[in-house]
Amino acid sequence: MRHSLNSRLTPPAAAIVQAALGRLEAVLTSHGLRLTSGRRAIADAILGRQGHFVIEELVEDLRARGLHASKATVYRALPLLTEAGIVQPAVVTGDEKSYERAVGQEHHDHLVCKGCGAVVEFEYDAIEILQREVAARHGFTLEGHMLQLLGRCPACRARSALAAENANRSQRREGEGSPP
Amino acid sequence: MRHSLNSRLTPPAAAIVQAALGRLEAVLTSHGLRLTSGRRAIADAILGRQGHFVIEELVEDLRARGLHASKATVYRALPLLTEAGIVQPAVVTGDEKSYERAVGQEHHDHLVCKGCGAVVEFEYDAIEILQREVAARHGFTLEGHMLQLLGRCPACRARSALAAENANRSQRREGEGSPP
DNA sequence: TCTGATAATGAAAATGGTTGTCATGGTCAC
DNA sequence: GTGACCATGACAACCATTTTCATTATCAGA
Repeated sequence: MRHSLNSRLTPPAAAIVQAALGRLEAVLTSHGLRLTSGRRAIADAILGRQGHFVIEELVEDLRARGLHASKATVYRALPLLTEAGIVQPAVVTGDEKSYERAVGQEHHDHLVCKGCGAVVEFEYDAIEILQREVAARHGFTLEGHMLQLLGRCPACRARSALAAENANRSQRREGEGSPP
Repeated sequence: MRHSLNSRLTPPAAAIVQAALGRLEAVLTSHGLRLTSGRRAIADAILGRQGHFVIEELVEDLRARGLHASKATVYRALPLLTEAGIVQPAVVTGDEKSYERAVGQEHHDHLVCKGCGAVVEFEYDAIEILQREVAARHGFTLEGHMLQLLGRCPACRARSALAAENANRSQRREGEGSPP
């Protein structure tokens, strides 16, 4: 099990970006579509992004780069970019759907804290292997997966333990004079 | 790895239903809320359901039973019922979010075909164990997870293989007169 | 039982992410 | 150059979900 925090902090190397754009072009061609400057800009913006982002942020990012790409265009490009392995959904549980760059970093899944919403990335080959096994047993070819673990982070656990303790103490104070 | 198809076809036993309602009452009490007839009806409808369903279907179901529960009430009850372990999200990838009864059946995850949308349930203890291990290593307590495998089912694979073959054949026919 | 406080509900309106429409502009093949 | 067709932005439409608000139900205590 390795953490993939480092890879998230480095933009992908030029060769990786090139390969990604090549895949995008292939996807577009296979759909009878073209690699336009708009789509190229969206791909660049995603490849230059660090961490998770929502669509709104991506559009702002494009605007900040002086590029135009309406929200509609971004939404239209998304499935194509996903197919090309440039972007992928990150966190889908909860109310905000976020995406992340899919190249230049190890594959990973997410551990989400129900208390504070903190997201930790993890990678665990053994789980991946078992997933392939499950798919194979059902005659499926595995093309992807979505795994999110929901729990409580150490900080939130400590916080609620403290709250419980305080509650106990004030209860004891209330019940003063009538000890067991 | 066991399939849980059988359990999906049987309504939960009375004792299990009772326990579920008890948990619901506990959840409600802890939130300072009450177990009303409306909430009870929604819980009953879910407990009587087989397989996956969308909210719309649940509301129709209630209406068919002669019970009233507006969509708003159902949506308001959903998080409480989830906390009580009566209902849980089933399939979240794709465009339709579906739910399923959470009691009276083995825990399971879903394998979804990208081609035809077919959903197969599977259960695999080893994956569950590894998930707990991952959470523990990060100091999290695991409270749930969402695992969906995306792939292509045997039927869809066969279909696209056939399509590819046909495409090849007509291409050969086009190129007639210039064999290798 | 009455009464006040608070929760529950339905209907309708609001919200907000996503998708569709349409007119315009760009690009490619011939 | 011209016709066919893809791409785009602006804006409308959609639709699941949430919120609002007025009304009703329920509980606790007097």
